Amino acid sequence: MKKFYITTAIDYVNGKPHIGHTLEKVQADVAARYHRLKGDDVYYLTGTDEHGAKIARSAEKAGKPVEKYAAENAKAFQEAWDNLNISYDYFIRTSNKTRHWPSVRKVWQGLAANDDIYKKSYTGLYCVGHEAFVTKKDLNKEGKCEIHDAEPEKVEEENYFFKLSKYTKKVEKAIKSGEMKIVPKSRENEILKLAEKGFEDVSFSRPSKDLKWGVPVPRDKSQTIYVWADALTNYISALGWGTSNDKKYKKYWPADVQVIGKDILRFHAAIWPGILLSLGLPLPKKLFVHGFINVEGKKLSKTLGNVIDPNEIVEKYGADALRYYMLSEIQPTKDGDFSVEKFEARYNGDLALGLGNLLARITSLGEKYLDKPLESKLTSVSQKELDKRWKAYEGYMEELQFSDAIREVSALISYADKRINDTKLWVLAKEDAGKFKEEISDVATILAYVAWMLTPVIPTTSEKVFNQLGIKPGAKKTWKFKMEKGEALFPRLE
RNA sequence: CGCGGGGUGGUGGAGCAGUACCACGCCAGGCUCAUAACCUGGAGGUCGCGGGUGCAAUUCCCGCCCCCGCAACCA
Repeated sequence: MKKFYITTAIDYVNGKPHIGHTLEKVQADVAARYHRLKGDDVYYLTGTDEHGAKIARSAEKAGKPVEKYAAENAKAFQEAWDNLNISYDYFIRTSNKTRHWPSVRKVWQGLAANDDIYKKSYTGLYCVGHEAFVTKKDLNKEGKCEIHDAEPEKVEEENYFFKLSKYTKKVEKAIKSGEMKIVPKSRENEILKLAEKGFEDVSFSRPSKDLKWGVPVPRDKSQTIYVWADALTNYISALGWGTSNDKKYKKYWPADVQVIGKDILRFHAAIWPGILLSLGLPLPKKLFVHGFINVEGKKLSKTLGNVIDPNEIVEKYGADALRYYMLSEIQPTKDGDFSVEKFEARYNGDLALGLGNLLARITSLGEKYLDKPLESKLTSVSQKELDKRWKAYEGYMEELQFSDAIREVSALISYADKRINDTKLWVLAKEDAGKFKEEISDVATILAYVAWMLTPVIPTTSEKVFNQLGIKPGAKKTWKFKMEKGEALFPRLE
């Protein structure tokens, strides 16, 4: 059995999940479900990134102990994914002292043992209002902090650094050789360009006085491990790397696909492989980089107030509808747009009137005119059409090109609709029982395959389709249809 | 002169040298099994702007304009 390990980025719990977070989880979920259907041994990891001064500050503002604050938000993420039917196998939390922390310490020790950690003073711009370092981005034209309208002070402090520069060439080679693929190509170029200039060493710790909420540096309590060695380690800590129980690590690592957003590409394509190389561990096989979701053409922003809660969408339209939108409307590696108008257009066009209506057409005829179970059988033209679409679909799924894969399925739905029109199935039902059975079996079989192909995308709906056709899920050569027209899969929205 | 990505009919996308394609929307016709659904046909684009190379450019090259992203935590 082939193993398939897929991860998403872990979400920072400094807020609640929004519509943008869902894209990545849904993408990874479809890949995971697709591979499970293929019979692969799949492990799908997601979780939350919970440490950092920002969280500590937010918790303080909320008047809650930081552990509690982080736990509450982590729960909100986990619940959102449960509502969306995300089939993760484990939900890792970086605050988990038994599952996560031991691996983080082990990573640190490994890097240190390899002489890749050194102490250096770091000079940064410190904003008193923020009580934290700020970047150029946070400053306005006069060099003042945008929020506090105060000039930041230059502050020097001692940090541990990781010798990432040492690994530039190796990472570059791994990318060029295809050992670690970066999809899409444009993102790969971005990193290769960066590698040409050489990666810079990165700060790997903060003084504990500034960063209390995190994993302490081994043998130096005055420093706390900074986000990189902490958060990135989740991908192997969840598998038990560095502990006595590392069976999962041995089985699943390296990751087959790591799904990330374009904003964290550099961390995953430079720092992460740097860490792994230093530890002598294999690199992930593929980094899949998705874009961002805009709402009504605008960036998500709290001040604009266009942040959408995925739970609301799920509650109103169902998890499958949102999953379907994210996968069909959004080009997987590009920025996409979410709007209620577009969402409802997709819903009506593809789900209600495409898939739903086809099912209704077939089952209503089947229920009325078939007196006993009907063997599935494809006409040779339909078999040819199916083979063609199936092959294209598989190719796209393997490459995580979800919207293209779904387009192939839509084509099959159109094909079946056309077939019903061309053969005048409703006339055959009354005038030619033999021919009718042949033709309804043909289109029902196509629909069964459609449902099968859509199982990773809209699992609940596919199950309903199978139920109404009166068959068990699976890509078999033959089924016995016992059709029963049920409720509309997706009631048309007005 | 920082670096990278992008600008294709109303909308979202594909194409990347040889009469510009797909989906949705819109208009007309057909059909009536179906969630007023389904099928067919049609209208609609000087492919951001200017220049260059080619027999031929949306597709290659140069310049410009506009959007978006980018190394200390923003998915």
